Amino acid sequence: MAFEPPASVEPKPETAQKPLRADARRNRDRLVEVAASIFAERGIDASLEEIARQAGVGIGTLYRHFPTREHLVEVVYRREVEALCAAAGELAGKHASDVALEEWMRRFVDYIATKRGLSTSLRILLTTNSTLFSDTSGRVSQALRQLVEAAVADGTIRGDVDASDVLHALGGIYSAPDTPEWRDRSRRLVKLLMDGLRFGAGKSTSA
Amino acid sequence: MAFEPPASVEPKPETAQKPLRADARRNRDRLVEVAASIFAERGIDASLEEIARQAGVGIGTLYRHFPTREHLVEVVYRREVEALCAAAGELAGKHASDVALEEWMRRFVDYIATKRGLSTSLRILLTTNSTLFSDTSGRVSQALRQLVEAAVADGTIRGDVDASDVLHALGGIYSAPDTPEWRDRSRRLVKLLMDGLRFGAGKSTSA
DNA sequence: TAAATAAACGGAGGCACCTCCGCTTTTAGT
DNA sequence: ACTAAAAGCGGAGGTGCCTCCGTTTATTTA
Repeated sequence: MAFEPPASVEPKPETAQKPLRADARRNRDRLVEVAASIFAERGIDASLEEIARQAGVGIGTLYRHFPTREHLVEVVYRREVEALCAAAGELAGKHASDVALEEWMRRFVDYIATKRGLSTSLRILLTTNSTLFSDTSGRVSQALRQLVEAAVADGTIRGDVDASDVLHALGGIYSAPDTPEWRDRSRRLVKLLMDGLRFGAGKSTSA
Repeated sequence: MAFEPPASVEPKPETAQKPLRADARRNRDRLVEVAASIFAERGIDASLEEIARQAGVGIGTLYRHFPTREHLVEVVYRREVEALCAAAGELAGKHASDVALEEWMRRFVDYIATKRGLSTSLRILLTTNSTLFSDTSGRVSQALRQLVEAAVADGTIRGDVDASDVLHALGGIYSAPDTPEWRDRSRRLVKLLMDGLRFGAGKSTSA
C-alpha cells in the first residue's frame, strides 16, 4: 500500500546561479570538505553542528548553503563519485591498461565500502532523487567504459566483453550481504574477474 | 570507512512475548490510541513528547514501548488496516451485499486519504519493512474478496468479475496525483465502478 | 577612497529527540 | 496480609535540529 505525493524535493532545474561572494564560496567549499571527512568517519547522521564547528563557521551558514542534510549529503556524494571517475583517467595514463582497470575496480570496492554503512539514508536519497541516481551511475559506467575499451584495444584483456559486462559482473558487490568478510570477498571477485578478462587476451580468444 | 551493525531493526521473528503487566498494557494501549489520533491530525512527524503528554505518560514510557518512531507508526498502521478490514465483516452483516461493498470502498478511499500526507516516512517504512507490506496488502485484498464474492453470489453485482479485478480498478486511487480534488475524484471512481458492477446483475450479462 | 548597498555571517533560543536511572507499582511467594 | 523482587514509570538533562535577525563584510558606485 504505497502511494506518493509529487516528490517536490527533487526536480530543481539547476538554476544557473550567479557566482557567490568570495567569502561565501570559501565557506561553502570548506563545509563540503569537512562534511566529506566527517560523514566518512562518523556516518551520515553525524551532527551538522559538529561539521559547522570544524569548518569554522556558524550553524546558520551551514543551513544557508545546505537547507537540509540531504542537500549536503548529495553534494558530498557527487563529489566523491566525481573523484572516483576522475581517477579512471589518471590511472589510464599511469599504468598498463589492464592494471589500470584492475586498480580502478579495487578503488570502486573501497568506495562502495564506505557507502555501505550509510546505506539506509543514502538509499532513501537515491530513491527519492532519481536524477542523482541516473547522473552518478551514468558517470560511473562511462568511466568504466573508458578503461575497458582501452584494455580491449591494446589487447591486455580479451576482446569479447564490454563495459556493461564488467559492470554486470561487479553487480554482486552491491547485493552481497553486509558481513565482515564483505570486503575480502569483493576483492577476490575483482581478482577473479581480472583473471577471466586476461585469459586469452591478445589471441582473439572468442571460443 | 565506518561499518555499521547489521541493520537489526526489521527481521524480528515476532517473539511471543509474555503478557504485560496490567499498568503497562494500559499505557501501551493508550499510547497507540493517542498516537493514531495525533498522527492523523498533525502528520506522521508529530512530536512524540506531545503524544506521551496527551496519553498521560512520561516520555520514557513511550520509548520503552516503542523504541523508535517507526515502531509506533507500524503498530498504528496495522491497527488501522485491521479496523478497515474488520469493517468488511460488519458491513456485510448490516447491508445488502452490493451496498456493503460500495460503502467499504468509500471507507477505503477515506483511509487512503489520511495516509497520503504521511507518505514519505510511510513509504520508507513500507520499503524497509517488507513484512509489513505483504501482511497488510494481503489482509486488505482478503477483506475485499469477502465482499465481492458475497455480492456476486447473491446476484447484486455481475458475475464475471472477481476481487482482484476490483482491486485493480481501485489502483488508480493510489497513483493519482495528490491534488485537492483527489478525494472527490476517487469517490466518483467508486460510484462509477459500482455502476459498472451492478450493470446486468442477476441477469447473467456476460456480453 | 569613501559611502551605500547587497550579501553573507553566526549564534541564541526554542523545540524535539532519546537515554539513564532513582522511584513506584504490580505480582508472586509464603 | 505481608513482603521481596520484578516490572514498569517518568522526567531531568544533554545533545541536535533549524529559524530568525542583528551584525559584519564584500562589492559597487560615485
